[in-house]
Amino acid sequence: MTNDLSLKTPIAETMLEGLGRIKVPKSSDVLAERLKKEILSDGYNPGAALPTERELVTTTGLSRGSVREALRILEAQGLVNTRAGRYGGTTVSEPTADQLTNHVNLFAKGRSVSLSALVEVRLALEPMVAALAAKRRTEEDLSNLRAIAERIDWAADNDLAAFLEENVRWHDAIAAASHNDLLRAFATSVSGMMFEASQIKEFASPEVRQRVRHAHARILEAIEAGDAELARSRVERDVQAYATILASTLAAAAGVTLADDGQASV
Amino acid sequence: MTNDLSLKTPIAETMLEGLGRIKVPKSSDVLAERLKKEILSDGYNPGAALPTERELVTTTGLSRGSVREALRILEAQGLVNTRAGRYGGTTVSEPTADQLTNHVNLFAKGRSVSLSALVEVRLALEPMVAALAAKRRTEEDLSNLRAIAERIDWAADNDLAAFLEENVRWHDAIAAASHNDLLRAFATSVSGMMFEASQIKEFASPEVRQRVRHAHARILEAIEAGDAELARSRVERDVQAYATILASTLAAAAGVTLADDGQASV
DNA sequence: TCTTATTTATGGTCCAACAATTGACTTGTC
DNA sequence: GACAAGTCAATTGTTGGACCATAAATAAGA
Repeated sequence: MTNDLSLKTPIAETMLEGLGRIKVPKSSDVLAERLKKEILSDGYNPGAALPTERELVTTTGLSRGSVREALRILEAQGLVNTRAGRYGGTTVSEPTADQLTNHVNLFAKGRSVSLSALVEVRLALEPMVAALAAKRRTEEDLSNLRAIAERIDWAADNDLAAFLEENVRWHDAIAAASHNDLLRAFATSVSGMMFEASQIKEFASPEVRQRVRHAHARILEAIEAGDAELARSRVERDVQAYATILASTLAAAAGVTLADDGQASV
Repeated sequence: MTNDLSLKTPIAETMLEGLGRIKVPKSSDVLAERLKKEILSDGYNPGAALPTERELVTTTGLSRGSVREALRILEAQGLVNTRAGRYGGTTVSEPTADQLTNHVNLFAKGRSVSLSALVEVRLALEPMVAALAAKRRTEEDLSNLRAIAERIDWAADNDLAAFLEENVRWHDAIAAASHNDLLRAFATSVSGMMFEASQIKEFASPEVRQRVRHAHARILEAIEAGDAELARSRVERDVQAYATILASTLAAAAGVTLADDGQASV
């Protein structure tokens, strides 16, 4: 740039054409990525055994530490399990709904997703969940729901903690009855976060508990009847009502608003 | 169980009262869990520095290998980043939408979620996305959408790959205009998977491309007008139509059905 | 036949050393 | 004084080797 006789500068600038920052990946990342592709593309059915750590060491030329770090990454992604002992090893596994829920929670906490945003997502998911549940519920689904409803009825007047816990189960049972795994995982994640937020506050007043029981009864009725549209509209109204009550409770408790620009977050 | 004179058996049975299988956790898992709680609970803002690996070695008493495995787990969960070199180290980070999408994809692939199930989730999410986008879109959102629509118009007759790619961008741009991070992440994940499935088949016929452009124009119109209900209903119809076309295309191509008990999966 | 001990391949953990990276610091040059 | 190049130091990245813990199959014993 200062010296026309310098040979290095012009050549360097030529080579830098369209060359962004070069990212040198870690060996463990490379191995994890390769194994992940292998697992997903080929016929690696769940339960299939991966090579042992020491085999991977010899085939990849990496150290055992790097191999193990790669396996920890895959394990955190829910792609493999490991068992110690003879005839143990690393086996392919399917990511569970719990693991997905966990990641959704991390995302929401990290982004400080507002309660109003959570309500919006719930409002998108749960009516559809209920409609599908009405269409597809089996007898087993129904008896599950009835059993939970009974426990909620009992707990509403006796055991607040149990009441809240069974409430989560209720929503998951409906989601299960939709027989759509992905929808269920989404819905359960979101309603789980909402109830977690509700639990902190002195929220479940006797009137609210009564209202919840009534809403559940009407929703179960629609699902039993197999009336998808009725189930959808009733759940929609229930979620709306829940959001309104939660909003006013929070506003009363802390001066926090749940309006469109509200700050309350999980 | 056979010998009443044996002293060991009765004692052992007493001690086994309600004792399930004991699970010995790995040290790296324990450390990862502890650090995760620390990060989430306390005021560990993104960018904050965690202790160095060697500091963790001295404070925890674990080996460096175990500490590093714990950090790989947190890294895979999107909770931290690591940088080598002096003044490098481990810093807290927020999980990105891409990482969440990745986990959603893994879950869906692992469970072999059917295309019809994907359509159901999309049918739940996208109308709500559009309604919120109509209410909240900024001028920037609108100009983004208009630019993408133009590129789609051009690519529809010239570059099929670009057409499909811009299509994904279009859906993400609407999701971005909803200004709900979680809803956006969900919607983008699902529509991404759907388009991935569409891409394999010879799907985007000229008529379909024309139809897509028309639908986009009407949806953009509703969003520009700020009419939430109109945007919702138009998107709902679009998704329905898309699902129908995709179903018949798949059926024609491979005898695969997208009916309620369809087997087609991502 | 049933229980018990042994075997052994596997993951789990630790230690010690060196390589690679990278931002701050220092020096040199004009 | 400004800019370039070189040096330094703390941190992650990677390796090799050793030993421990686990657990299923097998063999030995009662």
